[in-house]
Amino acid sequence: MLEAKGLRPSYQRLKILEYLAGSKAHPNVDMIYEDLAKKIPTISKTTIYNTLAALVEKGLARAVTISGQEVRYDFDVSEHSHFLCKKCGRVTDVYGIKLPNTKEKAEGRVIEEVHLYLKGICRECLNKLKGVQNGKR
Amino acid sequence: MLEAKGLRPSYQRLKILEYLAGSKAHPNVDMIYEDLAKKIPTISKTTIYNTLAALVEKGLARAVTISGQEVRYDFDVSEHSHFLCKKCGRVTDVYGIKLPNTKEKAEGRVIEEVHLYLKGICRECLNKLKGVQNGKR
DNA sequence: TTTCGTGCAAAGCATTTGCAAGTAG
DNA sequence: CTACTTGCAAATGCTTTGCACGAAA
Repeated sequence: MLEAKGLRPSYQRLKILEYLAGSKAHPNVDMIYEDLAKKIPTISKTTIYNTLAALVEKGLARAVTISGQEVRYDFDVSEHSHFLCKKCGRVTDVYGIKLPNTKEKAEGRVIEEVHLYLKGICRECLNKLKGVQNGKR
Repeated sequence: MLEAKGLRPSYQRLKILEYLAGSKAHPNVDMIYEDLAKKIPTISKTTIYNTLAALVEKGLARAVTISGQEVRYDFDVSEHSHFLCKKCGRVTDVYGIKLPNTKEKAEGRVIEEVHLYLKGICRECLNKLKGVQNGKR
């Protein structure tokens, strides 16, 4: 995959790509760093930043800026939406929502990316809230 | 407006709300600070952060996290989309795109916000690029 | 040998926090 | 009097930059 995009398949890049491909948590740089550092103690955040930027530029990953505080990364570049839980901060995929046609309203702009971001409370956090309420009674 | 939401209409808050209402640039905190500081030399960024957070919480403004680097603010809380030009960084409104129905896919989540973010190159930047190309010939 | 990739350290910004002084109800 | 608001200064956290060393083509 990397070679097809003109990127040298270095050990670090392979591990970062592999990590991203195996995660559904939409990790940020720090999560990737913390986990990979266990196996590769010499890895640096700079390399992770460099690699992720290259992956996004080459279309091998997507940057998800839903939280506004940090960039999260997604290996799945197919059409789908993202949900951010305001309570626990988790970002999850939402499949099956048809993105609207934006070309009609482009008005001379070139639209390269379309992101549908949903924010609210996830099911797990809702269940916890219910539990707390019941406990109070 | 402020009083209706339980916020004291202080001079700073009024000016910030007024500024936001009169701007279509989707300003970030720094833009608001730089402009307001000309008239109100004592205003602080802390107050702007505080006020914007209160406005968003009370539904008098929207936070636009399209760039992933900074939060931009929009006085228009009606349903519309946003476009970020990757070239010049400007954020513009896009009206008329019908947001997809997300309730069907909520799967137990409570969805409180729906944001459609478009990224690409704006018309102005495209025109500049054309100009450069023609100049080369 | 020239370009590319890595990683340390420092710098850069946006944002948050602690806190003291001022203001309004 | 009491709660809210302001704003300075410091701290935090994510990301970028400068740079030197090492590795690959």
